[in-house]
Order: sequence, then structure tokens, then C-alpha cells
Amino acid sequence: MMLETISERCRKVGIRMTGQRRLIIKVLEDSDDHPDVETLFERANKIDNKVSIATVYRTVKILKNAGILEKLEFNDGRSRFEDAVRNHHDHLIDVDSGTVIEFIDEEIEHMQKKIAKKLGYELIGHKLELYGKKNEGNH
Amino acid sequence: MMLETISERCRKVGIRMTGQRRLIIKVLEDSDDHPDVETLFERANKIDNKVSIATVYRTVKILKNAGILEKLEFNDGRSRFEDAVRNHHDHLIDVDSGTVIEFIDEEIEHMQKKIAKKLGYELIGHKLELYGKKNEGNH
DNA sequence: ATAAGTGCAAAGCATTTGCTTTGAA
DNA sequence: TTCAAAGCAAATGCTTTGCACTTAT
Repeated sequence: MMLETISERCRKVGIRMTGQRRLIIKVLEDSDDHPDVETLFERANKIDNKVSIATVYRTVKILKNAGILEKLEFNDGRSRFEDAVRNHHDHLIDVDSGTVIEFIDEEIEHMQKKIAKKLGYELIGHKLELYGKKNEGNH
Repeated sequence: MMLETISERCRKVGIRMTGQRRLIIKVLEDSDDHPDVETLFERANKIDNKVSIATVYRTVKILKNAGILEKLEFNDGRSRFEDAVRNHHDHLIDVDSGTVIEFIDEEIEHMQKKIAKKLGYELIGHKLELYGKKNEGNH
């Protein structure tokens, strides 16, 4: 199965493509970490300094509302955004270094649906973050 | 098994008990919803108007750092705090009404530990939020 | 053409902080 | 008595917005 790119999904829902949006989307697609909005802005700005941070904020909000991006909050007061459909995964945050590890566990995904159903709800989204300390061998 | 109250845990870790802190803790213990800091402040203030919102912020931060409270963020820009040990549970948020349902699922708790371990980490905390729409029967 | 997008700087909000006064131990 | 805590208001930091200008369709 071939997933659609962010741009393709934008076109599909009729989001007008401007130079800034194309650039911001490219930065998003090229990032394999979890940049906050400020970082996104810096990366875009390095390529083309005709992008303002207001536009970055506006763009990620539009893409989030269109269901194209997903908003992450790692308890540090800043928002991060990532592709909502490509590589769905949850996050494990190393509380010492801040490193973020992505993982996916089908069993957990399935149980979440089950729990929601049991409570009388249809699951439309979820957020799972694990916070951990590195296991230094077994001493 | 009898769990300790917030005040008892405060005393144990040597947090100085002032009238304001006692009041804020009482409000926390009496709340069975998930008040944000502003709401906490309003409730405390209604009982005794000698409490400032700065103190509420300072108090919840201290209790959080002592591991007594847990910070919740429901994607609305405000922070909420709740007892970290009493009634551990996760949350299902009704995206239409904002209602928050608490639940606990031992199986999911256990799987989270397992996943962290597999990734080389010791789980020290987690955040699980489900977002759902009410199931209106089966039509 | 024209409705939508952008930049800039100002405004908004939740949260934090500096400083003086108050109070717990 | 003495150092931590509180109150107040100013400051901060992330995010949003008003307005004049620009651009995609």
C-alpha cells in the first residue's frame, strides 16, 4: 500500500498551495525528529527567509484541522506536529536526555478501540506517551 | 490497602504547610472533575480570598515535582493537576462535549511496561488519552 | 478579478518571576 | 528569629490576530 504525501492530501482537500506552504511541508517531510514550531520555522527560514513564524503557525493549524497533521505535546510547553497518517506511532520519551523513540504496538491500538467501545464511544484519536529511564544493563 | 492523603505525603517529603497550601490541597481532594489552574484558583478563592493565582501555580508545581500530583494536558492549552497515586487512571475525552471519563485497564498498563522494557527503558510514567465520539446506539 | 494567504508588529493567554511583606517552624 | 512562602504586578514565552499588501486560482 502506497501512502499519500502531505502535498497530495492537501490538494485533495483543496488547500491552496503557496510557496511558503510547499516549503513548510517539505521541511515537515524531511524531518525525522519532532521539531517544535520554532524549529520548523528556523529550518524553513534557512532555505528561504521569506517565511514568517506566523505563517508556520497558521499552516500547521490548517493542516491539523484538515486531519493531515497531528499535534504532539511533550510537556514542555511547545507544540510539535507530525504527519497524521504516515507511520502512525506512539512515543517513548527519555526523561533524562529528551530523546524521543517512536513505536507502534498493534495490540495496544486494538485495546484502545475496545476500551472506548466499552465506555460507549467510538475512538477517533488517541495520545500515548511513555516516559522512561534508560536501563543500564542489569545491575 | 489505605492510601495516604496529599497532606500526609507533603509532610513526609517535608513540604512546609501553609494555610494557602492546605486550602489548595483541600480543593484538589474535593474535586472529582479535572479543574485547570484557573478553576482551582477560583474554587480556593471562593473559600478564602487570601489566595493568589501565583500561589496556586507555585503550589501545584511543587507538588508535581515532589511526585504528589500529576500534570494533565487535554490539548486546550491549560494545565490540570490530579493526585498522582490515588486512583490511578487514564482518560477518555468526549470530543463533542468535553466530558472526561476516567478508566483503568490493567492489561494496557502491563503492556506499556513491556513495551518500554523491550525498548531498553524502565517505565516511570505515561500518559494515555483517548478521544472519542459518543456511540448513539447502533443506527 | 478576487478571495485567500502573508508579513509584521501588536495583542492574547497561560504561566513565571522579582521584590517586599507575611508567616511557619 | 529566620528563612521560606505569599501577594502583587510586571515580565515571559508561546501562539494568535488585525491590517495593509501580495498571490494563487
